Amino acid sequence: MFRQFRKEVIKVLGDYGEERFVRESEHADLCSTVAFKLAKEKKRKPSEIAEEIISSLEFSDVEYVGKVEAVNGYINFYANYEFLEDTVNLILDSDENYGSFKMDGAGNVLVEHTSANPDGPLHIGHIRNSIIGDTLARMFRKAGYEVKTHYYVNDMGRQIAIACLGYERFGIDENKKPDHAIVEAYIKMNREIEGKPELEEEVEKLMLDYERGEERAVRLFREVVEHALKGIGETLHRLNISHDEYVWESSFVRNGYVDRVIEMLEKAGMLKEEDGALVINMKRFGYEKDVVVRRKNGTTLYVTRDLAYHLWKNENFENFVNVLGADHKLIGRQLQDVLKALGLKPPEIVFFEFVSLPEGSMSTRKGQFVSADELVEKVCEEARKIVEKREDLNGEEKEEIAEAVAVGALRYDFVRIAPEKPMTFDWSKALDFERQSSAYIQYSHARACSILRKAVKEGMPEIEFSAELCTPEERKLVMLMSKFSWVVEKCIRSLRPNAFADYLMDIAAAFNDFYSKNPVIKAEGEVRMHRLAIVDACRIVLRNGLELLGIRAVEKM
RNA sequence: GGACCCGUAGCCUAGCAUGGACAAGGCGGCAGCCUCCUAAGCUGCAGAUCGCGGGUUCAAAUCCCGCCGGGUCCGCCA
Repeated sequence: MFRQFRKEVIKVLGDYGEERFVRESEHADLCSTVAFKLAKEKKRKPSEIAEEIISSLEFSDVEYVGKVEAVNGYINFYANYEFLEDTVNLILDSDENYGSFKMDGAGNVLVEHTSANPDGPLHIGHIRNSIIGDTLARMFRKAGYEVKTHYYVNDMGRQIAIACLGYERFGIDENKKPDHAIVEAYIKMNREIEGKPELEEEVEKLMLDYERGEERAVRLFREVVEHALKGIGETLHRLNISHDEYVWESSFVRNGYVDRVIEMLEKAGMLKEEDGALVINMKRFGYEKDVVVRRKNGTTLYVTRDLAYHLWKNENFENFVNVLGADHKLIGRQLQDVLKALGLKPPEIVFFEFVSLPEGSMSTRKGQFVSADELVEKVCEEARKIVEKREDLNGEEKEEIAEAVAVGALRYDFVRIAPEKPMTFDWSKALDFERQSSAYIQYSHARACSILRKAVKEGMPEIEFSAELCTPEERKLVMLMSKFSWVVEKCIRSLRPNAFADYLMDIAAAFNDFYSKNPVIKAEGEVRMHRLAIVDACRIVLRNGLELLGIRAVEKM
């Protein structure tokens, strides 16, 4: 709805309706700063120009633009009663579909995220990737895109070869979750290898065998990778994250895409030979060093397979977005430049900065990490302690709520931080469920449900929103709720989902403010009907918003 | 050495794309609110040289240059 209001404001402004001057404001529903720009050209006061523009506005074709006023050079726009009424009614009518819209140019999109090496469990750094990626995928769907998600499995890495040797040599603990069992073998093998060139050679040979498709290697790799992925999948599932497909890196060696991409590079004249290896000349793109795509022994490299993967993406999708750690910045940009030079579409990449521990950075190889499983379990325990105090809930409900609150807290803590911001993991913050946490939003939703339950108990309530009855808190809440799709659109355009986390928090806060000042059940007549409509609308918005963040909206807590 | 990212109250963060109305929240601190729709809540108070220095502009947290601090990357690894 807000998107429409904004379009109307731009229309009303006519020749002065340049998008970039129309913005949100604390002082009005929308404002334009165009008078400031014109003031310079015309050498006159912004306030005078603003007044003049207002008197020239044409309101014939618009439904929702109400009051307009000039204040200190700003042109302030307010939505009218009809807008508020249509917003609330649209929310109530569209229910679970509220917030869905068709973004300009929405087509299909492939979101590749997580893609952690299958040599052990996901840790809190990987989770940041998963949460950003999964949330973006949900947002694309909300914006009318057809979305597929991929987990790109790096099954050809040295790490995996080491894990395989460890698996073969030491076996694994079958009682443990499979990813945790694999990482034990991996860490042990890493220690074993240190300073032993003969073992190094064995690793090299195993990798070579795997690339060549030799039976023993293929079987071993598959076993280890599938084991690890099974555990990783379970972790993701608990976080409400799933992938449509796990795409194995090695498949591009076997299906010919690697050969095809090398051929394309060759034809484009981008390759040269150096000591028997094939190399892309990167100096022309401004890079210091070149990129090897085929070793002298004929085997390929990570970047070669990634190029092949993106050739495949070009053939199957209109848009593709990758979520990658900041350590991939250089290689990611090189990939984009090479693809462009080949006339292919490069992926859009969301880079996120690292999550470190107070004691330093994490390392799977050294076993220095906080696993996602451990994190969820601890947060869940903490949530149980609080839920335990509730007397009106049974055991099953309590467990369900604790799980929803824990997963929510986790997802929210990661998604609310802008991707480019480095994070230091802090247990005390992870275990805090007050304010600025998803529990606050879930609580607000549960309160809305509770008010409605009570109203139903007292007899089937009639609900009807009347804009002219709105108190300031109510108007503010409705305006906020109208912005749902607008905020989603902003997040997609910038590929940064954090703005939505803030937005939903604002709604929850506005709802709390509303019901603490405006009694609902105790109100009578049309005021009661009006407030019940707001509560129900807010319940829907909070639930849909939480869903968009992959967080369960529980009805009691 | 080169490249990229981050630096906003004691602490964590939003705002930076498109410069504009008093820099917005939360945690922690202090003072209040449960005979009243769930206190995982609400209200109020205190707390900021927006890392530092220049520049552009009528106007800079936001743009440009330099510096400082933290992180990351610069393999015939992935």
